[in-house]
Amino acid sequence: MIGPSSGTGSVPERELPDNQSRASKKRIFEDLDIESICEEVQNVRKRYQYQEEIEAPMEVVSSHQGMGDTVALFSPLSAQEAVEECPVARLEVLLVDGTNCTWTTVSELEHQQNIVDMAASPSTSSSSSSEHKQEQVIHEVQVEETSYPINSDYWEPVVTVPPSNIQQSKTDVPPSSSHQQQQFDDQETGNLSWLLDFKLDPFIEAADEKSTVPSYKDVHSGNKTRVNGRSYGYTYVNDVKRSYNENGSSHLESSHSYSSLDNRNFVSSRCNGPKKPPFTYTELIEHALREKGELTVSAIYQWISEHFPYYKSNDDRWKNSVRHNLSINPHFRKGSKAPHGAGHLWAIANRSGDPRPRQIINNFNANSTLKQMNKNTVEVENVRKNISQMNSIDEVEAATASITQQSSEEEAENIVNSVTLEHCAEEILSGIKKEVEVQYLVPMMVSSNEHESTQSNQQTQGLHYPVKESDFLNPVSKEVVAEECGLISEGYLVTDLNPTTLGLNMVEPEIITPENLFGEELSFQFYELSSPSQTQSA
DNA sequence: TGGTGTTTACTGCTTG
DNA sequence: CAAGCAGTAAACACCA
Repeated sequence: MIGPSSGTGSVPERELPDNQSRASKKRIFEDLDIESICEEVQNVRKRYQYQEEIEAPMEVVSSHQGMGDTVALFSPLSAQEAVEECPVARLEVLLVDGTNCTWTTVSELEHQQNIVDMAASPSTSSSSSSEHKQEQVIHEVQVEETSYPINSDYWEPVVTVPPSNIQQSKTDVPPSSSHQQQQFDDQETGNLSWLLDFKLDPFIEAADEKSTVPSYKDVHSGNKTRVNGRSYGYTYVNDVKRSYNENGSSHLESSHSYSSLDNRNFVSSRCNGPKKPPFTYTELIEHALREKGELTVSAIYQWISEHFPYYKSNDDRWKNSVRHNLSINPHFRKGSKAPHGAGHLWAIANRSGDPRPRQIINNFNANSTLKQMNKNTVEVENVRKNISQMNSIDEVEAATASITQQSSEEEAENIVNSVTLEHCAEEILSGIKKEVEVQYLVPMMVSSNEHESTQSNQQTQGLHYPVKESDFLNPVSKEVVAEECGLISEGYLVTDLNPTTLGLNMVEPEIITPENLFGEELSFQFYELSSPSQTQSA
């Protein structure tokens, strides 16, 4: 089928922003050899129709369903959703007429093609036909076709052979005159099925070669290609090799690799040895854990090396990367100690039960999380702004204060959505590289006097309820905090704050001035702890 | 001592 | 061009 399998790091069209997509198309258009494309379109069309005549079409390994299943392996989307997200047979055509470019459909292209054919015919040549400009066609390839049977026991790339390639590789016998007649009849009858198997890859590759000069690193990096920042083995070649599909059966296939999962072109090559799978370590680990539940690190090693021969068990480099991913990715949770041997059991962290902060959220989770947070977008933005404005404060404290403020406001209105707020908080705190825990504390109602004393302060911070920040910023009692901080000693509290605002029961302070005790910049006051009854009587 | 787990730093790539 | 991501390397600590 059709797909840009240049193997040079193409990005799925559907993931590109529109302007970038257009820019990419423009670049391809500028670099392509239009004449070669038009010639190849005709040749492929003829070959395909000839092949249809003499032999059954090759089996197409990838189907909508198969592709959806593959995508669904690592995607929260259902297979059907994945298919809907990844239309397999959608084809758009860019008609270029001079400086004008127009996107059109296949049927429209057929119509244009008929016009060109008629103009080229001697019987229909006229002064008006000379006005017909040769239209140059660029196919925008949005069809990916590759099976990645990661759910099989053994993984290797599975790719398909477009009929055009089969024709090229199997026979060079030109179509007979009857076949030629048939194919032109098909042209007139509008059979454009050949177009679905037209490959643009050679042109794109040629264009890339024209437009890009390999750098020193490219030359000396063993022809490694990187897609989305990942290294996917060696360069794209046109080998025919044997590999295995999901059923374990083997089939001949071309190494023309089209991407399916995230459009990751990986490579089959002439080079000996297995190819690096187009999956990140996070995905590999996740799949292992989803399949097996809980695994030790060594079991994860084993699973990966069993399913992906690229990863040799005796190679410690990728194992280090696996451990690194397990450690830094909150998507994975370290469980209890392994019953046998060293290490712990690792598992996929549940969203609700994950005890660790999410410093990194993978794309899928991030997307779903953002969808869940859609209702609270404004609130999240407010909290983010608050945090950004508190650069002078500790990150955790600022985040906690903002979240507490936010949750307190909603608590006052009994509309707290703890789930979404928790998610919001986790989203915010995910950028803080500290172990933090989000707690929601019900603000304490204070007396009217205390309310008045703190009201002005609260209003300046946008609070509209009688709450003291100190009441809910720390769930531990104030006395305990003061004692643990060494501020309380033998019934006395040394502080530069008014203990009343801290909610502590104190009698009249003895003011320690710089003259009688400390340095010039210190002004501590000496409070004596008292019982609540003493405070009330005072 | 080797396996495991954490952390940091760096590189290369993509993306906005 | 900066930020973010993925991969890699390395250092270090802990533990059986």
